[in-house]
Amino acid sequence: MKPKLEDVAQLAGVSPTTVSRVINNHGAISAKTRQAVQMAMDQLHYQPNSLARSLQGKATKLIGLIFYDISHPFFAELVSRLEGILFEKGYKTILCNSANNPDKERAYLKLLAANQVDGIIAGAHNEGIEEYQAYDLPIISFDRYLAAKIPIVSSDNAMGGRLAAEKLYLGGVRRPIIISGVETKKSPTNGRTTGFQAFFKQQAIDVQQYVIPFETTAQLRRERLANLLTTSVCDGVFCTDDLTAIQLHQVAQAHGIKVPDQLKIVGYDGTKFVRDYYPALTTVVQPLEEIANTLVALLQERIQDMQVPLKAQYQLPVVLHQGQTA
Amino acid sequence: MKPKLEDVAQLAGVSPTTVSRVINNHGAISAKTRQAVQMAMDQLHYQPNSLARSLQGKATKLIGLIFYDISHPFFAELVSRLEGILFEKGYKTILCNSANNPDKERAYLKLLAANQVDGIIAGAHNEGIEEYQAYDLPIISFDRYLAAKIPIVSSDNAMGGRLAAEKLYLGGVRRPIIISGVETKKSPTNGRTTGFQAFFKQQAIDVQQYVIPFETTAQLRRERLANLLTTSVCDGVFCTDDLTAIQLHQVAQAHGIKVPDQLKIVGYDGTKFVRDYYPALTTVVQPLEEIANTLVALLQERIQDMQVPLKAQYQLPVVLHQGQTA
DNA sequence: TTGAAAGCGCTAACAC
DNA sequence: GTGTTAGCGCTTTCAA
Repeated sequence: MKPKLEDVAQLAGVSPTTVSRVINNHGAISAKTRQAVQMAMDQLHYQPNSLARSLQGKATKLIGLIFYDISHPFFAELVSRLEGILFEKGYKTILCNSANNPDKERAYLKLLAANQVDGIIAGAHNEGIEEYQAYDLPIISFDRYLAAKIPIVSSDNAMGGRLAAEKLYLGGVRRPIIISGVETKKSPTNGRTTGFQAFFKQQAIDVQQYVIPFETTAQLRRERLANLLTTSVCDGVFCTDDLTAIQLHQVAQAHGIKVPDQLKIVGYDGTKFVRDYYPALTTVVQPLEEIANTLVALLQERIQDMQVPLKAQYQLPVVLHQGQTA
Repeated sequence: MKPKLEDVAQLAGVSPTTVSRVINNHGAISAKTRQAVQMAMDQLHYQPNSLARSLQGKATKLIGLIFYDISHPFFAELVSRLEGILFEKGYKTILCNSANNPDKERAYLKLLAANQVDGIIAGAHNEGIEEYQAYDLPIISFDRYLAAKIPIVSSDNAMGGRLAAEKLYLGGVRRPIIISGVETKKSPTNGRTTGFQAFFKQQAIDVQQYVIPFETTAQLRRERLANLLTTSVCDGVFCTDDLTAIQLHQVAQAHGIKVPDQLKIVGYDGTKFVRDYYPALTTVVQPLEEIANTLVALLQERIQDMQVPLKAQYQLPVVLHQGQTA
């Protein structure tokens, strides 16, 4: 079996307390004893049991990450960055894909609480998970409204919408379309739409809105986009996520529509992946590094002091990546 | 503070043991008591503390996943699938990106052991992490050689290489190139190269091999590919991963090279993502679902019985996805 | 500077 | 059916 504190103590000829002291660097220990203990630990390949340690009320150094699905490149990059930052700070990451499954999300929330995680960062898509308030845990949200007292970090969605609108308008677009996911009442992402529409309203131009649910399969989405292109008169489209924008670009090309001459396209997200492998796409770039840093920083504040006052919203600036689609 | 077993017991007017019994459905309990306990639990929003439970030697239901980086679409999809399967089986997933950082990988291994994970699934790229043998933990590897007794699950790399070669040869390729990552001695992925070369050898055709390290940045890789295209005479390329293949395709197009007429390209991996968003790419598809299922199934066997005899290798069949690049 | 003893929240004999 | 008791591996008073 794995060696325990007592085994080390015995080998070093001291009490368990003393061993615990050198591990935690607690109190005063003679250099001699310290060394003896160190040797015993090395010899036994001793590994303190985090479980036992956390049972005394010590932090578990476990953080739960609840997002839609990391097979989506945006969340893959966000989660990857979060994992990196958390690791640096001594935290372990529990990965929770919530998909479109509220039950799974609830189950995970329960599991995380049962496992005494120190905190949670969540940005899932399911609506009406009341449990977020119930557990008295440090939680920070990304780009979603979860509950009254949970701070939201997001990119400046409204500014992003506006940037997209400006880009299209200055490129000559006068019959704009926006393709978004389903918009729910308190969702911060609605800003992308409102920002976009607000700009065109100033120019006295109407914006048509098409809704394609986020979780729509790629194939179905492709069909809907093809349908849209053949039935609508438009010269510019703002897709509120890059994957839709990429598909639209492909569908347009397949239909012999010249991009950006006949049709301009702007996306949203601008992950490193898309910029690397689909650089042609003009898109609004979310500052993922800053977002990840902010999420972790706020979470740490909350962990340190559950009562610390935090703003309800933290909006981080976006920029436009100039590709060849607009 | 959070309610504990004893609080529930008190409220229900029974002993802690009894509460524990109804939670674990252990032994015989009168319907009346069970109900009383249930009510008390509900009333207190009681959540058993997994830490305390696991301290008795119970499983933690924690699994560590160590891979290169989930911001790479292949690992994103694999990890996403693993997470899904593990969740179904009641496991929580600890995410560990090892990047190209052996120290991080070692640190994670240590952390996972300290946290008493039930098992580990690893497929990182770092060489010479001896620790994998040291910890006496259930471990299954994906597509990498980790240590003598750790089973490896992988796609049938040699067959994949062969399929790619056949495809190119039948398409008329007579001056083939293979672009792979750095090949280390015991790596299963070498099979892609050997399978590819073996086929062409039968046709008495030489294969040129180019090596581009897996972790090369997208930009640098692009430059190297451009360089390759301008300096080599070739009519067909097998890239041992899709991202390289996609870049090569883009670079070729930028150079006015007609694909597949003048140059044929076959990739490797065939994730859902690539098939959805870059369907033009002809590529060897790894059976990710089967791989994920196998990894978890084997791990469970090992967890149940550390001594269970497992094969050293499990190779899963690949298929060719027909795109327009070959 | 060190040790003995109590206890974190839970489960598992062993009684009754 | 139910309760008592003794730990799981560690940290932390409190004494010495």
